[in-house]
Amino acid sequence: MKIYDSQQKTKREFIPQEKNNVTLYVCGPTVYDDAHLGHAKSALVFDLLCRVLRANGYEVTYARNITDIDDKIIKKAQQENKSIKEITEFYADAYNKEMSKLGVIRPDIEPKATESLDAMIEFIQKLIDANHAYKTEDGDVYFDTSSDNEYLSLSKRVQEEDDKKQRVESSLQKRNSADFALWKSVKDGSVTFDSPYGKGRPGWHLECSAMIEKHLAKPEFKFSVDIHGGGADLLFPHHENEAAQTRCATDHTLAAYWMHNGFVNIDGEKMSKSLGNSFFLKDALREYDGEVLRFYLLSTHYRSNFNFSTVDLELSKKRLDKVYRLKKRLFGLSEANDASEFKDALLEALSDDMNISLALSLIEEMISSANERLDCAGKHKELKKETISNLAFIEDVLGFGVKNPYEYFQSGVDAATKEKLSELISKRDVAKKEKDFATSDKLRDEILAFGVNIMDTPQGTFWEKI
RNA sequence: GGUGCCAUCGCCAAGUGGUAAGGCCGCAGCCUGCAAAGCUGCUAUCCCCAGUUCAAAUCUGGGUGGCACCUCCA
Repeated sequence: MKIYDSQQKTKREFIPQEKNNVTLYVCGPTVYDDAHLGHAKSALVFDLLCRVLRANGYEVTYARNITDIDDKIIKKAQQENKSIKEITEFYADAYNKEMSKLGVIRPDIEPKATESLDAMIEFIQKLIDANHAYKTEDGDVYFDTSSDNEYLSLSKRVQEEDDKKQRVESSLQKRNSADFALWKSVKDGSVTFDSPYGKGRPGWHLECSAMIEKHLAKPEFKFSVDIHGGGADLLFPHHENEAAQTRCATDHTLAAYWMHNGFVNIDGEKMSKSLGNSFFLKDALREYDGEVLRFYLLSTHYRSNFNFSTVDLELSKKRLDKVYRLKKRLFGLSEANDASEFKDALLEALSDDMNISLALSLIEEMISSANERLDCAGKHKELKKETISNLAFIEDVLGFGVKNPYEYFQSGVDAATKEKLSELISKRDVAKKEKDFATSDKLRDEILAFGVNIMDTPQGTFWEKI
């Protein structure tokens, strides 16, 4: 397996520290609002990574945190006159429900900041003891970036002197402009936690380092985790700061491989509330099947920026439909689990830094070839077995085609409509048998008026929602 | 301003030194009572210029255009 490491800026062979076990940590959401397409993209990318690693025979321990301490959460709670807990639980639950509609497998560990305060305070103390952090008169604790000679080695950023001066002047208590808060003193009595440094709240960067050390790191290894992932925007400062903290507080280097997913843009622009073009996942899920969104968001390489458009989303639906039509064609037949050239090729493509485009082209070639051979007369027992097995592999590794094909094509249609459609189709069948094509065409128009397509097959007439 | 990424058919998008995957759309055909679905065939020399090489979309240099990050952010 090959992975592009965003620290070394190169694609390299993935070798976990422990022969068959892989630890993966991904920065999850801050739960103060509904998840947007960007959150979905990130969750999907690392879900795919996890599946591909597992398909390669690795045991993966996958952790994704939930940030439930944050100024934005407090603000939201005040706005809605609710408790912090109500807000964080509501949005964490919504996040998980929506991700599950996208076929995202739950991580093995989902640590929360509120449950990791002890670990964070312990972490701060280690940094203070090692002279990598300092307290200020205000009661804040900052990480001293000048004490870490490897600071900025992850993002390869160059610090500007002018900028440095300016910042220092504006914040007299910070020793260096780049120093970031490990503990923020809060005196307004809003939401605070106790610490040896007084009441306050932990800094955002701290939680990931502390939780990784607590849940995933093993003393015998050099790196705390094999792979650390997150959105491209997190590279700096979030991941840079995490890496610095861990380097200075523990015997570990934070991650052996860093992976960053590209951004979701809308109409070529970054999604943001101020631009008014945020696209919430819950809105997209009202219009489209979760699996279509999964296919769409995964259909371009994870490192590329992704430009959302409904035209392309429709295209993804068509592509996924093809998987389901083949599945429908073979529906009810029992599944085998044999090796095939197709499976090997698919896994190889995905194992090359998740080359999804190549993987999808292999799938589409497999579908065409299977359909072509099934079109020819014959029993095709072996072919059917192999094709079903191939489809099952696609379900496992990519999470495409996991539903019952009939339900997939008919989702969002109520029972009464279904009954009506089946009635019309029966009538049309009778008309067709009697070669009364005027009536059968009229009935077809009535059927199409429900927003569905119909297709006549040797097994009978089926309809699909458009 | 600093740092980095990108530019391949009408659209989406692989390939990164050996002569352009795949999908959508379009056209022609098979199948069909007609459709739909499915299948077959057709459709690009890779932003521009110069260079390296037996060989470049792929490497180097220079343009042009687009994007991202620079301490809120997936």
